[in-house]
Amino acid sequence: MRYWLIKSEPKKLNIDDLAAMPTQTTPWFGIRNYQSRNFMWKQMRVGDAILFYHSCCAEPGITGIAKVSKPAYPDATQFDPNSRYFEPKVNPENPRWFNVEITFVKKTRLIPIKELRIYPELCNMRILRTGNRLSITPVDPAEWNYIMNLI
DNA sequence: GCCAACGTTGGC
DNA sequence: GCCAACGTTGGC
Repeated sequence: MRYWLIKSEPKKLNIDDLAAMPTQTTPWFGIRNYQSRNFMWKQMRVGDAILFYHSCCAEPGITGIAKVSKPAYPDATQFDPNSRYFEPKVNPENPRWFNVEITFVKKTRLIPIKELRIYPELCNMRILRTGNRLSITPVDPAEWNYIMNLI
């Protein structure tokens, strides 16, 4: 089993929105970055654990835990002309973008990015690097365990 | 709103 | 295939 961190803008989808969904599950659609796509497509497995992170907001930080509940399949929004993620050049026989589905597990206390920066044990996390724009990043098991003890 | 980082695009 | 320009992300 692997560990991940995924960013979400709380204005678009926050941890409470996910918890309030009928099945507490959503496809993680709209990812248009090859590295993030490849993580979902090639590496994520059902049962992998996810840190749910709020970005682009007043208090960026970890706010909850989710899990991978369905393996990657073609992202439907790439074929949908009404979607902002529509990609006219992509042929349905040869999809370019994929998404897994994720399911809510629990909320945590907010662990702000400012706090994460304090701990030397977490200093290698991708999320803490300036300019890091990857919306899906692997989390080291040691980092995961450390964070579980902060909750 | 600023700015650093970096992925993507497109001309050559 | 190189690389400059451009666009986007995201913390501050």
